[in-house]
Amino acid sequence: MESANNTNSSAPAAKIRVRFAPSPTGFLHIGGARTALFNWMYARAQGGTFILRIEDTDSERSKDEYLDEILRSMNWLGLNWDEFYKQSERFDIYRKYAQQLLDQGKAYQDGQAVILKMLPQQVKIFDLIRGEIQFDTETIKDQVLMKSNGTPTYSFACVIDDALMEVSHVIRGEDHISNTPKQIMIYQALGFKMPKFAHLPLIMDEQGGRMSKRAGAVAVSDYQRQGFLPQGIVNYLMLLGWSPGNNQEKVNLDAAVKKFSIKKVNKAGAAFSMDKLMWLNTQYIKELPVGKLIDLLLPFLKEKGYGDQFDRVWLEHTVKLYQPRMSTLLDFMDWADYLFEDNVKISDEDRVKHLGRDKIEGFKLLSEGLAKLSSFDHQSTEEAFRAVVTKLNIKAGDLVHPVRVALTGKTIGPGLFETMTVLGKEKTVERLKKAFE
RNA sequence: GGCCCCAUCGUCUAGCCUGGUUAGGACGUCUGCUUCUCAGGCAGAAAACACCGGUUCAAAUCCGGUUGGGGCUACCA
Repeated sequence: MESANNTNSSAPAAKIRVRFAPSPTGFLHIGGARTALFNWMYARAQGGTFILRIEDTDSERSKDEYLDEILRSMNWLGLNWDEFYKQSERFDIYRKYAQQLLDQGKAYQDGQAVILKMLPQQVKIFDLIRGEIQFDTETIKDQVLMKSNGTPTYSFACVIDDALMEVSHVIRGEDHISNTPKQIMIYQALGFKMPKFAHLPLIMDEQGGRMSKRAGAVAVSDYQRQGFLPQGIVNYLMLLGWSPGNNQEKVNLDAAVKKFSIKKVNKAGAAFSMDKLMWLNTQYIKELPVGKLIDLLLPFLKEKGYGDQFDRVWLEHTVKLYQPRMSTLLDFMDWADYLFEDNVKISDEDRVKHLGRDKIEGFKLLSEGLAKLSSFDHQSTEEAFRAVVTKLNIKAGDLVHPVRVALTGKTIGPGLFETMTVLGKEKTVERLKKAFE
């Protein structure tokens, strides 16, 4: 807690201000989310300010729907911001500084465009993660500051905003390293104080290549739709390029903030692993109170057309049955569909493999035995089942698997008697009777 | 092509700064146990310092090069 301030500490630390600056020309993707996360963790760890700045200078490509999606994803992940800006509302500021550079002769005009003269020099940037990086501006051409259409370029708006918003640390992806010397030239021309830089390693696809649009889900909202929990995503993302130490893998945001250090961030790019994400998500699903898990499942059930009116006690039983085996919320939808559908869908393959004519007698006896039960629970169904097996002198497994297929349309699932219990007597008996029709 | 960044198990990483470790953990893979299937749980196993050279008594660790990967090279951000 904040109450532990050491009053003996010397000069107050400089105010930490960081920003995440997405462009609303697409959904928030996994790489952007990681950048946002590291900025957020740094701000929270340092008691600083986290700014969300929308870089929508390209009116052609920027869309409100993308902006909404980005905001939704940020909120879903729990990355709350302290200040919010849109560059499209600040065009007059950029124009003013462009005019200033023109007046000072540091920039020149080409048509309506304003272009910065590159002064030949060695530019050194000190990166918090990578150390010193040197560039020779000789190899960089003059930079367009204002485009012919009167809008600022990325670097120009970025530098002005970072300076005016008093951003202390620019934490962004490694793809911006090469932009940094150009931006430093702009800082110099404007006479602005430079922030500190930290360039995060990029996230690669599963093969170690460039993260591409079609290489599966890249949008945070896609993962949400696929039934991942924000805790799982956030935990996985923080592990790409950083380690909390102590051989810990499962770390929540609060714990991560306590340990986070920008200097401990890795330099090498990290390949995305769906398997590990799945595993982490499984861990978070497993520890969810069942009531909370149901709340998360409800929207999925509704969307699937199963409605939203369920017997809460029954649903709790059912969800508990699947919770230990779920990796995503969608798993439940796939595995428990037979409980919500009127008819079981049995593949021809399973029918041939499990529902041979030799099973008819067993099914008949079982459905009769079950129909007679006054209470229909794990114990009573199992007793009825054992009676049939004993009478026919067959192995339990010979009847268990066919019955599971007949009741659920699946060869895998929770224990058969638990399955019968949540399915209920009526449907169980009915499905057994109809199995061979 | 030019400039820049990077390099530990298949993958994410600890270790590297401040040379001396049986190079640790996790995911995944494989094996066994649990069991009506699957999942889970439990117990194990295989699996890495890219390469070459230098410094040093000693190199994953420091230096150089090679190779490989990635980024930038737009009046996109």
